[in-house]
Amino acid sequence: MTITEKRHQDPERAASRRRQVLDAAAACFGRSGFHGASMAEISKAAGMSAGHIYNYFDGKDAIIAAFVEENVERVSALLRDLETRGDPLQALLDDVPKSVREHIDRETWKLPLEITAEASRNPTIAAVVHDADRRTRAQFRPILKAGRELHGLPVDDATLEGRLDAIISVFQGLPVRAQHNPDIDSEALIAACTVAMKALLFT
Amino acid sequence: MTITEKRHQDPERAASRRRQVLDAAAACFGRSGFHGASMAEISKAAGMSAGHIYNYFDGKDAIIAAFVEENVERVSALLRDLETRGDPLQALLDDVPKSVREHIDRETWKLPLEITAEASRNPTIAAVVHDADRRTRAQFRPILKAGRELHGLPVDDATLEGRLDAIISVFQGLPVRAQHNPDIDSEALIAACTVAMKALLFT
Amino acid sequence: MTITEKRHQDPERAASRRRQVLDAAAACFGRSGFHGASMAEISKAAGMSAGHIYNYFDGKDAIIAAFVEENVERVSALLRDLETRGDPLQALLDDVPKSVREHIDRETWKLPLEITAEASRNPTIAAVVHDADRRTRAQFRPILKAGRELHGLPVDDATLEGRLDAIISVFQGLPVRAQHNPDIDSEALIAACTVAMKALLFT
Amino acid sequence: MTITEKRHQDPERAASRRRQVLDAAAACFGRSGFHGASMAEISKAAGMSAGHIYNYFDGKDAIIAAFVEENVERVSALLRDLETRGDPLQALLDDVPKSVREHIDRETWKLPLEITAEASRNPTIAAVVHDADRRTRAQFRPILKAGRELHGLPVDDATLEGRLDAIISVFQGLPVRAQHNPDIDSEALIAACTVAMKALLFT
DNA sequence: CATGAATGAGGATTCATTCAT
DNA sequence: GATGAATGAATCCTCATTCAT
Repeated sequence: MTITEKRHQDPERAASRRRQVLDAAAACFGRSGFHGASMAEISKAAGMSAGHIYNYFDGKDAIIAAFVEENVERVSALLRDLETRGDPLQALLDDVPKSVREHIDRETWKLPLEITAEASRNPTIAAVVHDADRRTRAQFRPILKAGRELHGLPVDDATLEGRLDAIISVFQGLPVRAQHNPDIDSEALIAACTVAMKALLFT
Repeated sequence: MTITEKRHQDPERAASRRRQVLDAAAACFGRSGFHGASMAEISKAAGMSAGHIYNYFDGKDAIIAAFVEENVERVSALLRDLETRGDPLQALLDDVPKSVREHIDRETWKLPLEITAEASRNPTIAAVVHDADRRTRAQFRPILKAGRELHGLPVDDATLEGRLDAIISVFQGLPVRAQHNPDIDSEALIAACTVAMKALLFT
Repeated sequence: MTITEKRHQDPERAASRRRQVLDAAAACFGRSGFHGASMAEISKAAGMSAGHIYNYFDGKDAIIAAFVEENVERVSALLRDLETRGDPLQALLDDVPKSVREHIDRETWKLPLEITAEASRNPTIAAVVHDADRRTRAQFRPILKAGRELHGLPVDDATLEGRLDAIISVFQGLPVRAQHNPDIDSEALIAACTVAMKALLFT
Repeated sequence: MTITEKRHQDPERAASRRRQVLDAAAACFGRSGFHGASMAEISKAAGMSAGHIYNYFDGKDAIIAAFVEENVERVSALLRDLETRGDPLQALLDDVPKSVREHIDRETWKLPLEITAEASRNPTIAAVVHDADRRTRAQFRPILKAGRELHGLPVDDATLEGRLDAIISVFQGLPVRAQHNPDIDSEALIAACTVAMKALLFT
């Protein structure tokens, strides 16, 4: 499941080139979708010939796979941060406003949606996504457990798994919501999400 | 925003033909996605020549759009049913197990995902989706309001809008969740979703 | 191993279209080789769009496979003719001048060479070629056997197989020879081939 | 017709580098064919950067041409050996089993086939091949003539040329034969080839 | 001498769409 | 109405070749 990167003489330069491609691809995918964005479009945005991209990525699939991987890192960092903040349940709840705002931000939700849709038909991407999700839950689970123990709440497996999936689901639903309702009232939504999260975390 | 249908001599037959195409498209889209399904594939599934489909639909986009429209009708029917069941909040809560199971069913979540992803890049589809969502909320809002009044809960606009979006979001998040975590524990998830919904509905 | 042709409404027209493509491809392959000839080039020569060729052939490989198949038919017809001519060994020997001339004709040897070279790297073509060769030998073997019995010559399996392969080899070598020696003296070559064939057939 | 080699400071080293490339190319061409083998593949096999190859060869065609040239040298050596063995006709006949086995060996016949096919479309290669063939025949002719005189056989020009081409043709046909019939019975084929060669040499 | 990053033209193939029948 | 033959633009990807270092 690990994405093996091609060997390059100057790994620094290679990493920077990969970043160039990923940034360009993020913009193009966000604008036109995974299938809508052509390699030519991406290569132009990356300031690099189309052929050269294949020196850094095995193909289009590998680019989106790299995105998924980056996303795991990002979420992982968030979770690590959570661990350092005393009461993780309260920390999560405190973050709800910020998290909701991020998830319904126009520039943020396009890519996760693309990834999800692509995963539903491309087995390679599906595998990457499944693995990423598994790792994220593995990291999140002990945090949630510790938090609930701190508050004397039940921590049996079924409850933990259910809350885990439900909490993630609330956030994963937001981009979809934002896509469907462009006039969303973010403050009202934040209030509602806070209600739901409080219930999921503290009961 | 209305989809204008082409004039046909025998409107009855035409409607039946359109239905044939939509049913075939549903199957193909679910299997291969909007972009993965070719018109040739759809036409074969519909038992009709590829060219002939263009007598009923302006193009592939129009099929997708008609498709979204049908989805609105389906949800609308569900909401109408809700109105007939006394306490709508309790009815909604009672339906959580069934609803969750449906939303994480392999055969169910593919299409909503496709629609959402397509809307994020195709403005025509986006418009259809926005309109559909607006109408669904318009239908849902008075039901939720009546339910909350029945229980003596606040029904100010902001609260209503927030709960509306959050409730829908919970359900829209489920297909994404199912896509990311193929080993989901549905019973545990149902329990958690019940907790969240109870909070969103009754507080 | 059979080449299944795609179903078409009007089989007559389809056959004629296939012929168009094959004729065009023969010209292009002969001129530029299998890899040198682009589908665009072939389609232009065939007076047909590139995409449309795919309605008649699965791809470039299928076109060359069709060539091989045609060649089998041609050789098969020659062998059937041989059977009708009393003494098949003498008939074969009488045909040597004509056969040699054909095999070293500029327009004739290019395609067999391409087919052979392609078979040496493309397993699909190799399979087609192997099968074609097997069938040709199966048709040739009893003719050679009957001829030799007629002359009271040994017809044990080993002898038959050896002669079979050697006779074919003499003819298959000619195009290669013609390619390497453009100034070949055809009359002198015919005399020499007659000597070799007489030995292979009548001893 | 001569392949002009680039000037290098250290001609010794340069020659060794050229050899490296040619050996690597032999392996790659045999495995994948002239068109199937990429410069990247060859450069890796040669333990040298792709770009650097261009310091020793003008391009891919030049490698192929150098390759053909080497083949001439090899055959030339065989012929020189023939001259040292008393009765060259008998020597040739004695060598038939060994020669046949070599020509139908899987690892041997691929390259000649590639060369021939390439010559049929690439005029540069064709010229090299023609020249090589001319020189080989020039070397072979006096040997054959001397042998036939030794046995009191006719040595007029036409007979000599015909036998020359026919003898070579028998051997050039073998790789083609081996490609078409993978189940060839080598012993039986040797017997048959011996029959043909005896006739071509001694009558 | 030697590298390998970079180019960009060119290839096969797919597919929404049109249109003569 | 209904067909499916035909189009041709667009896509991803490969690879010989160049050139700055």
